[in-house]
Amino acid sequence: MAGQLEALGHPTRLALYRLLVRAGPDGTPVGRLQDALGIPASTLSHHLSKLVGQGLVTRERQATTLICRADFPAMNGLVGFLHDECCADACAPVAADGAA
Amino acid sequence: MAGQLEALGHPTRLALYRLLVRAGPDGTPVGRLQDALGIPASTLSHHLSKLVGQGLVTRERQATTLICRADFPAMNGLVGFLHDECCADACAPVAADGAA
DNA sequence: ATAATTATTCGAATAATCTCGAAATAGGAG
DNA sequence: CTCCTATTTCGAGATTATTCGAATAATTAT
Repeated sequence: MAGQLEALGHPTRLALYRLLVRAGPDGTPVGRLQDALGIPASTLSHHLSKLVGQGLVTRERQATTLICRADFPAMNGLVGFLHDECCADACAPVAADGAA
Repeated sequence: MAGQLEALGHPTRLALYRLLVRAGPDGTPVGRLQDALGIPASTLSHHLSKLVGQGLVTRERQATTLICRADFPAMNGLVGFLHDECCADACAPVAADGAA
Protein backbone atom coordinates (compact mmCIF):
# COMPACT_ATOMS: atom_id res chain seq x y z
CA MET A 1 0.00 0.00 0.00
CA ALA A 2 2.89 2.32 0.78
CA GLY A 3 4.11 1.48 -2.71
CA GLN A 4 1.07 3.08 -4.30
CA LEU A 5 1.48 6.21 -2.22
CA GLU A 6 5.14 6.39 -3.10
CA ALA A 7 4.30 5.99 -6.78
CA LEU A 8 1.98 8.99 -6.63
CA GLY A 9 4.41 10.89 -4.42
CA HIS A 10 6.44 12.25 -7.29
CA PRO A 11 5.51 15.42 -9.16
CA THR A 12 5.95 13.95 -12.62
CA ARG A 13 4.08 10.77 -11.82
CA LEU A 14 1.28 12.63 -10.08
CA ALA A 15 0.86 14.88 -13.11
CA LEU A 16 0.98 11.82 -15.32
CA TYR A 17 -1.67 10.07 -13.31
CA ARG A 18 -3.87 13.14 -13.26
CA LEU A 19 -3.67 13.39 -17.02
CA LEU A 20 -4.74 9.77 -17.24
CA VAL A 21 -7.63 10.21 -14.83
CA ARG A 22 -8.90 13.26 -16.65
CA ALA A 23 -8.73 11.36 -19.92
CA GLY A 24 -11.25 8.94 -18.47
CA PRO A 25 -11.97 5.41 -19.70
CA ASP A 26 -10.88 6.28 -23.25
CA GLY A 27 -7.28 6.41 -22.11
CA THR A 28 -4.37 8.30 -23.64
CA PRO A 29 -1.57 7.18 -25.99
CA VAL A 30 1.93 7.39 -24.56
CA GLY A 31 2.97 9.82 -27.26
CA ARG A 32 0.31 12.25 -26.20
CA LEU A 33 1.44 12.03 -22.60
CA GLN A 34 5.00 12.72 -23.66
CA ASP A 35 3.87 15.72 -25.65
CA ALA A 36 1.87 17.04 -22.71
CA LEU A 37 4.61 16.60 -20.14
CA GLY A 38 7.55 17.56 -22.36
CA ILE A 39 9.96 14.95 -21.01
CA PRO A 40 12.09 12.37 -22.84
CA ALA A 41 10.35 9.17 -23.81
CA SER A 42 12.63 7.00 -21.72
CA THR A 43 11.98 9.01 -18.59
CA LEU A 44 8.26 8.91 -19.19
CA SER A 45 8.32 5.18 -19.77
CA HIS A 46 10.23 4.69 -16.56
CA HIS A 47 7.64 6.54 -14.51
CA LEU A 48 4.81 4.88 -16.35
CA SER A 49 6.24 1.48 -15.49
CA LYS A 50 6.26 2.39 -11.83
CA LEU A 51 2.62 3.36 -11.97
CA VAL A 52 1.76 0.17 -13.84
CA GLY A 53 3.81 -1.89 -11.41
CA GLN A 54 1.71 -0.57 -8.55
CA GLY A 55 -1.50 -1.36 -10.37
CA LEU A 56 -2.54 2.27 -10.69
CA VAL A 57 -2.34 2.34 -14.49
CA THR A 58 -2.99 -0.21 -17.21
CA ARG A 59 -1.39 -0.33 -20.64
CA GLU A 60 -3.07 -1.74 -23.74
CA ARG A 61 -1.60 -2.12 -27.19
CA GLN A 62 -3.63 -0.59 -29.98
CA ALA A 63 -1.83 -1.01 -33.28
CA THR A 64 1.50 0.79 -32.99
CA THR A 65 0.45 2.97 -30.12
CA LEU A 66 0.01 2.06 -26.47
CA ILE A 67 -3.08 3.29 -24.72
CA CYS A 68 -2.73 4.05 -21.03
CA ARG A 69 -5.63 4.17 -18.63
CA ALA A 70 -5.98 5.04 -14.96
CA ASP A 71 -7.13 2.08 -12.91
CA PHE A 72 -10.10 3.51 -11.07
CA PRO A 73 -10.76 0.54 -8.78
CA ALA A 74 -7.17 0.82 -7.56
CA MET A 75 -7.65 4.49 -6.79
CA ASN A 76 -10.85 3.69 -4.97
CA GLY A 77 -8.98 1.15 -2.92
CA LEU A 78 -6.31 3.67 -2.05
CA VAL A 79 -8.76 6.38 -1.09
CA GLY A 80 -10.72 3.83 0.88
CA PHE A 81 -7.59 2.76 2.71
CA LEU A 82 -6.67 6.29 3.66
CA HIS A 83 -10.17 6.96 4.81
CA ASP A 84 -10.72 3.69 6.61
CA GLU A 85 -7.34 2.80 8.06
CA CYS A 86 -5.90 6.23 8.60
CA CYS A 87 -8.84 8.41 9.41
CA ALA A 88 -10.31 5.80 11.73
CA ASP A 89 -13.37 7.51 13.14
CA ALA A 90 -11.92 10.92 13.65
CA CYS A 91 -12.82 12.53 10.35
CA ALA A 92 -16.33 12.20 9.06
CA PRO A 93 -16.63 14.98 6.42
CA VAL A 94 -15.60 12.77 3.50
CA ALA A 95 -18.17 10.00 3.72
CA ALA A 96 -21.53 10.57 5.32
CA ASP A 97 -22.37 6.93 6.13
CA GLY A 98 -20.48 5.82 9.23
CA ALA A 99 -21.00 2.15 8.43
CA ALA A 100 -17.46 1.19 9.49
CA MET B 1 0.62 17.80 -2.61
CA ALA B 2 2.96 15.21 -4.04
CA GLY B 3 5.08 15.86 -0.98
CA GLN B 4 2.39 14.56 1.33
CA LEU B 5 1.93 11.45 -0.74
CA GLU B 6 5.66 10.89 -0.81
CA ALA B 7 5.83 11.31 2.96
CA LEU B 8 3.25 8.58 3.42
CA GLY B 9 4.83 6.47 0.69
CA HIS B 10 7.35 4.85 2.98
CA PRO B 11 6.58 1.75 5.05
CA THR B 12 8.03 3.11 8.28
CA ARG B 13 6.37 6.48 7.93
CA LEU B 14 3.04 4.96 6.97
CA ALA B 15 3.17 2.70 10.04
CA LEU B 16 4.15 5.69 12.12
CA TYR B 17 1.29 7.75 10.81
CA ARG B 18 -1.16 4.93 11.35
CA LEU B 19 -0.06 4.59 14.93
CA LEU B 20 -0.65 8.28 15.39
CA VAL B 21 -4.08 8.19 13.80
CA ARG B 22 -5.17 5.25 15.90
CA ALA B 23 -4.00 7.08 19.02
CA GLY B 24 -6.54 9.77 18.22
CA PRO B 25 -6.54 13.33 19.57
CA ASP B 26 -4.69 12.28 22.72
CA GLY B 27 -1.54 11.77 20.72
CA THR B 28 1.45 9.59 21.47
CA PRO B 29 4.84 10.35 23.05
CA VAL B 30 7.83 9.80 20.76
CA GLY B 31 9.23 7.23 23.14
CA ARG B 32 6.15 5.09 22.79
CA LEU B 33 6.39 5.28 19.03
CA GLN B 34 10.00 4.22 19.17
CA ASP B 35 9.11 1.30 21.38
CA ALA B 36 6.30 0.25 19.05
CA LEU B 37 8.36 0.46 15.88
CA GLY B 38 11.62 -0.83 17.29
CA ILE B 39 13.88 1.55 15.37
CA PRO B 40 16.67 3.86 16.59
CA ALA B 41 15.57 7.19 17.96
CA SER B 42 17.47 9.17 15.35
CA THR B 43 15.85 7.28 12.48
CA LEU B 44 12.42 7.77 13.99
CA SER B 45 13.04 11.47 14.49
CA HIS B 46 14.12 11.79 10.89
CA HIS B 47 10.90 10.25 9.58
CA LEU B 48 8.83 12.18 12.06
CA SER B 49 10.36 15.43 10.86
CA LYS B 50 9.36 14.59 7.31
CA LEU B 51 5.78 14.00 8.38
CA VAL B 52 5.77 17.24 10.38
CA GLY B 53 7.36 19.11 7.48
CA GLN B 54 4.48 18.08 5.26
CA GLY B 55 1.93 19.14 7.82
CA LEU B 56 0.62 15.65 8.42
CA VAL B 57 1.75 15.50 12.05
CA THR B 58 2.07 18.03 14.84
CA ARG B 59 4.48 17.92 17.76
CA GLU B 60 3.78 19.42 21.14
CA ARG B 61 6.08 19.60 24.12
CA GLN B 62 4.72 18.24 27.37
CA ALA B 63 7.35 18.42 30.08
CA THR B 64 10.26 16.25 28.97
CA THR B 65 8.28 14.23 26.48
CA LEU B 66 7.05 15.28 23.08
CA ILE B 67 3.49 14.42 22.18
CA CYS B 68 2.83 13.70 18.49
CA ARG B 69 -0.56 13.93 16.90
CA ALA B 70 -1.91 13.18 13.45
CA ASP B 71 -3.25 16.28 11.72
CA PHE B 72 -6.71 15.19 10.72
CA PRO B 73 -7.61 18.26 8.63
CA ALA B 74 -4.48 17.63 6.55
CA MET B 75 -5.51 14.05 5.97
CA ASN B 76 -8.96 15.19 5.00
CA GLY B 77 -7.40 17.55 2.52
CA LEU B 78 -5.32 14.78 1.03
CA VAL B 79 -8.21 12.34 0.75
CA GLY B 80 -10.32 15.13 -0.68
CA PHE B 81 -7.67 15.88 -3.28
CA LEU B 82 -7.40 12.28 -4.37
CA HIS B 83 -11.14 12.00 -4.57
CA ASP B 84 -11.79 15.35 -6.19
CA GLU B 85 -8.84 15.95 -8.49
CA CYS B 86 -7.91 12.42 -9.35
CA CYS B 87 -11.16 10.55 -9.35
CA ALA B 88 -12.92 13.34 -11.20
CA ASP B 89 -16.40 11.93 -11.74
CA ALA B 90 -15.46 8.38 -12.53
CA CYS B 91 -15.65 6.83 -9.08
CA ALA B 92 -18.63 7.49 -6.87
CA PRO B 93 -18.50 4.66 -4.28
CA VAL B 94 -16.50 6.56 -1.68
CA ALA B 95 -18.78 9.51 -0.96
CA ALA B 96 -22.50 9.14 -1.30
CA ASP B 97 -23.32 12.83 -1.52
CA GLY B 98 -22.30 14.14 -4.92
CA ALA B 99 -22.26 17.72 -3.67
CA ALA B 100 -18.83 18.48 -5.16
C1' DA C 1 12.07 -7.55 -47.13
C1' DT C 2 12.89 -2.58 -46.09
C1' DA C 3 11.64 1.43 -44.00
C1' DA C 4 9.09 4.26 -40.77
C1' DT C 5 6.76 4.86 -36.34
C1' DT C 6 5.87 3.96 -31.40
C1' DA C 7 7.44 2.86 -27.11
C1' DT C 8 10.53 0.06 -24.03
C1' DT C 9 14.90 -1.59 -22.15
C1' DC C 10 19.87 -0.93 -21.29
C1' DG C 11 23.71 1.50 -19.20
C1' DA C 12 25.77 4.99 -16.66
C1' DA C 13 26.04 9.54 -14.26
C1' DT C 14 23.95 12.39 -10.96
C1' DA C 15 21.32 13.24 -7.05
C1' DA C 16 18.52 12.13 -3.22
C1' DT C 17 17.04 9.16 0.50
C1' DC C 18 17.65 6.03 4.44
C1' DT C 19 20.00 4.46 8.36
C1' DC C 20 22.48 4.80 12.50
C1' DG C 21 25.89 6.17 16.23
C1' DA C 22 27.67 10.03 18.63
C1' DA C 23 27.11 14.57 20.27
C1' DA C 24 24.04 18.39 21.44
C1' DT C 25 19.64 20.45 23.36
C1' DA C 26 15.51 20.85 26.48
C1' DG C 27 13.26 20.20 30.80
C1' DG C 28 12.78 18.52 35.43
C1' DA C 29 14.69 16.27 39.95
C1' DG C 30 17.98 15.98 43.85
C1' DC D 1 24.54 23.36 40.08
C1' DT D 2 24.66 18.55 38.58
C1' DC D 3 22.49 14.65 37.05
C1' DC D 4 19.05 12.24 34.44
C1' DT D 5 15.62 11.32 31.00
C1' DA D 6 13.71 12.38 26.45
C1' DT D 7 14.45 13.79 21.82
C1' DT D 8 16.79 16.14 18.10
C1' DT D 9 20.67 17.48 15.16
C1' DC D 10 25.07 16.36 12.97
C1' DG D 11 27.94 13.62 9.96
C1' DA D 12 29.08 9.70 7.18
C1' DG D 13 28.14 5.47 4.64
C1' DA D 14 25.29 2.62 1.98
C1' DT D 15 21.44 2.07 -0.80
C1' DT D 16 18.21 3.53 -4.08
C1' DA D 17 15.84 6.80 -7.32
C1' DT D 18 15.98 9.84 -11.22
C1' DT D 19 17.42 11.22 -15.59
C1' DC D 20 18.60 10.81 -20.38
C1' DG D 21 20.84 9.11 -24.79
C1' DA D 22 21.47 5.14 -27.51
C1' DA D 23 20.07 0.67 -28.80
C1' DT D 24 16.26 -2.72 -29.14
C1' DA D 25 11.47 -4.81 -29.93
C1' DA D 26 6.78 -4.52 -32.00
C1' DT D 27 3.72 -3.12 -35.59
C1' DT D 28 2.26 -1.42 -39.93
C1' DA D 29 2.97 0.40 -44.73
C1' DT D 30 5.35 0.33 -49.23
